[in-house]
Amino acid sequence: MKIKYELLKTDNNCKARHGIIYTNHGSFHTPMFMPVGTLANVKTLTPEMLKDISSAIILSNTYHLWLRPGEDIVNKAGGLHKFMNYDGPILTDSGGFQVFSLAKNKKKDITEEGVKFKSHIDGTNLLLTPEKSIEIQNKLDSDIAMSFDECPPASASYDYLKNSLERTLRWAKRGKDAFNNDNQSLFGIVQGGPYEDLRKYSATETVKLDFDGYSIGGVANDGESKEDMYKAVDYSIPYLPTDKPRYLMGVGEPIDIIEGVIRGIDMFDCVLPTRIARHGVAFTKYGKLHLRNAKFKEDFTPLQEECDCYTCNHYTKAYIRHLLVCNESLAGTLLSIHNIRFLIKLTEDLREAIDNNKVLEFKEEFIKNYRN
RNA sequence: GGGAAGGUAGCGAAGUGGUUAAACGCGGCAGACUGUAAAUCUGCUCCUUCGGGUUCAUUGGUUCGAAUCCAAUCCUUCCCA
Repeated sequence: MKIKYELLKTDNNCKARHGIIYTNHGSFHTPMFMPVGTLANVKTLTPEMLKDISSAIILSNTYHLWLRPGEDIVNKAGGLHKFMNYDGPILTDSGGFQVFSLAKNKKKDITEEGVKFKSHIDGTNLLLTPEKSIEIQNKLDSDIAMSFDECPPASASYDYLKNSLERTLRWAKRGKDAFNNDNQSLFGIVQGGPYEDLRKYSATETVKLDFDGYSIGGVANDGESKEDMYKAVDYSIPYLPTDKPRYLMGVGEPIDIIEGVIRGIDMFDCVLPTRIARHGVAFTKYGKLHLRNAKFKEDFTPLQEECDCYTCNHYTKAYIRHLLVCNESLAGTLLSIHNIRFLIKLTEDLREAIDNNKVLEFKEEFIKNYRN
């Protein structure tokens, strides 16, 4: 079956909404943060660890699984869930984001047919098309597949964005026509940079194609300002149906999740919590902590006093710093547990705030505490 | 007792007459990271009142100029007795 979105409550003072998404692998409340598991694993964590921190749905990646191990192997294994021993919902990204960063000559390599690029593993010349991306995702058998879109850089001009978004629309249609998996849902992606007319057009036309959910793409790219990111959301949301989930791709920072929720976003994904974890950084309500810093040498307190995660319940900053300094991979695991829990708890708190019409107050309170 | 090699910044290690305060690695310090080509990448790491000052075991010498050449001394490692 396709996923289903049920709206439970909207905040009276903004567009924030609390809902539930039902999938073949269980349901979860939204807004929700989704950890990223590009290569069919959330780096350094087991599925059990994810369940333990109430992680409800994870991402994986079409491009990476296409190259290794190959979608047919995943399919033979019984699909992505069985292959990676994860029985919760999985969303696969289309590979567009990867492929565009690998395409050397944007003008020449991005054609109507698809995107030409070289494999980052062995340099093989490859072509990824909307049909191919969907075919791979159908075989991976994730719960939610993403349309193959172009994710232009923040620096792209209005004219470039306009042409690019038109092509993304054509690709969305082609992908939808090629789609062939009754147990999987497909999301369309709205592009258009920070421009109101482009976002409106992209959203309206994408919705006409009738997807199971809609995402807002092209944000949080190379140095895009937060204002532009919020504009992209503001200009897209009004044209999206209220009975389908909305997903802000690639976000991210705690404050951006809050701003996204206020604007009506239901789903977020980001590599940040797991990446900065491996790099020794922890989210806290007071800001980010660089655990390698010498000042934590003798700090025998948890990352954050009130945190309910496994890491905070059992380990100190001094110990995690020690692991980091010694390059022990457990540091990445412990910090990933904490950071993902931090963002998921953030969405839990936001849902409670929505139920009480207090999302805007929640944001003010959060900003007051959060530094850097 | 005889012979050989060697002593370079916190450590390891290049350099063997001048553009060398001295490569590089480690360690240390700080930073970046937003649909993961990222357990990665970047910067700093003798002292400084930012003008400069003091360095390559120690002392003395050669030279316009030495970590680099010479002498003595003190250490270290290895080989033979």
